[in-house]
Amino acid sequence: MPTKHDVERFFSRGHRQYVPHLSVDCVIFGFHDGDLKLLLLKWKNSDIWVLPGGYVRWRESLDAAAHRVLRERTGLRRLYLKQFHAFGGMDRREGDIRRLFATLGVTAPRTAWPLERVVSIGYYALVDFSKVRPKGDYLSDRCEWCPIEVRPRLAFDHDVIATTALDSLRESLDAGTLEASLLPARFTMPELQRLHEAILGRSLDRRNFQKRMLERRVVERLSLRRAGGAHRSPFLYRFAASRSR
Amino acid sequence: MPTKHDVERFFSRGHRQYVPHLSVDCVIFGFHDGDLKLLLLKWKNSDIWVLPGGYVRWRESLDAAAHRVLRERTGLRRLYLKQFHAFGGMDRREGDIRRLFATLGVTAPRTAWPLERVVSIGYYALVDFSKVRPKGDYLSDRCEWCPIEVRPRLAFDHDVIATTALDSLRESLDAGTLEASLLPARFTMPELQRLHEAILGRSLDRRNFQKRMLERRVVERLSLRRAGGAHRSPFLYRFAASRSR
DNA sequence: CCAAAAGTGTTGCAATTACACCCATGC
DNA sequence: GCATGGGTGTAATTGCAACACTTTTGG
Repeated sequence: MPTKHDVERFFSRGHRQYVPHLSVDCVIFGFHDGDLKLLLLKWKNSDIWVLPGGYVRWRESLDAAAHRVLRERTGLRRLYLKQFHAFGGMDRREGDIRRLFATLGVTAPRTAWPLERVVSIGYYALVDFSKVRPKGDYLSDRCEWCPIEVRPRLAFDHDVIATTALDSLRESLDAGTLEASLLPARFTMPELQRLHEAILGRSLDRRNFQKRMLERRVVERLSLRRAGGAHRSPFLYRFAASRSR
Repeated sequence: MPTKHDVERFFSRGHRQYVPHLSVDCVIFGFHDGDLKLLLLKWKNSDIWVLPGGYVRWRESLDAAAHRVLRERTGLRRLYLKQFHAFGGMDRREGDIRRLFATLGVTAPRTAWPLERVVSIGYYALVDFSKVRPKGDYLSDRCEWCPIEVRPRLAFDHDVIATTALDSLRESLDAGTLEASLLPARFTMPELQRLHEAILGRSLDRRNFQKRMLERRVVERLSLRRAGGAHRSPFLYRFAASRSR
């Protein structure tokens, strides 16, 4: 548990550990129950939700910082991670950041480094929902998956960041290897289809979808079926190691 | 002309004007003589070439900083500008930056702010070659267009930045309005085609290209022809105000 | 036996590709 | 008049979208 002293120390000493004026924010996508979800944090003693993020250490690349944030929040070391945009407006934080720290009982000194202008590098990550163990940081009391359609309003410009991330994800969807990170090793064709539909935000034709996935060797069918469902047992598939297109 | 004193002042006082650890680098594309070109700077007293770039002022968004850099180097106020990637490795500058300042006769103090870690936000710009009046900054003695295929080696990680910019440009080529920024108000169909070929790095079928451009209403034909060429006079075209696709 | 989900094949359209001929101009 | 580049049309192919029937399973 962070004490008031910890937070005050962060204000006074944090710039020795972190590059000031710079942060990474991570839009973490998961897929469960047919819905695309985001991993969000709720700040302590408030209803303020934010994207997981963090500062960049002095001897750490941007990518490494994003990986570290991801690891801290999800427990995962390897995942699909992509930088998609830098957010560098001037009025992105000033107002909110004081409120946030006020809820912790800390009045930020006027000259504190986190109150100054910050440019945030946006990353989005695709993770296997079932492998993630959400874990908040010391400023948050909740760390949860929220369906992307019905998520809480986010602080700062984090709604813009999340929306931009989804747009970026949509654009690079048909590249191929991408969805592998959002699903477990074995999955059914309808599951894969619903993932695509969740990302694209529209429904697809079942038959054409299956045909494309198989013709392009995106996935390989296993000789197993998933039993236990209410209807005909679907085949299981896995992503192909190498593909033609 | 900058004096040694100016540069020393920049080292000691620059952080009052600029956000430290942050810069913008601009990959400026122009099109002339059938070649895609980059606007590059050569540092004084050296053979070191770099991309035009600059620091970000305290009360200036990233986009505004990039626009300012573009205006300073090209004289243009309105142009196509797009942020495409943030470069945040740790070893991007340290070695080179000391050499660069050494050529100016300035030995950088160990603790100078420009020697610390810098994250650079990459922008690419598309400009009308004929309207640009290249103008170097006070650290450079040349500011020139270089064909993208035969350009000098660039310092820092600027070759990576330039290559990434071209990749990004290629991806968003067929969006449409983009090429308008690289050509004068009136142009011929072969000129437009060669621009596309220069961006894509491959040749296109003349007939199919013309068909697409006209069918999709990307361009409008004017009732003028360009005389003076050695062969049949080609029609002139302009970009259509609004297009179907 | 039937509702609901999963698997498969066919057909048509639209967009892209490939390709051949005519026209204008300067030398 | 001929070489060179500019303008136009047509056939073939490919990729995608629309669509109907059969199979399996639990209740």
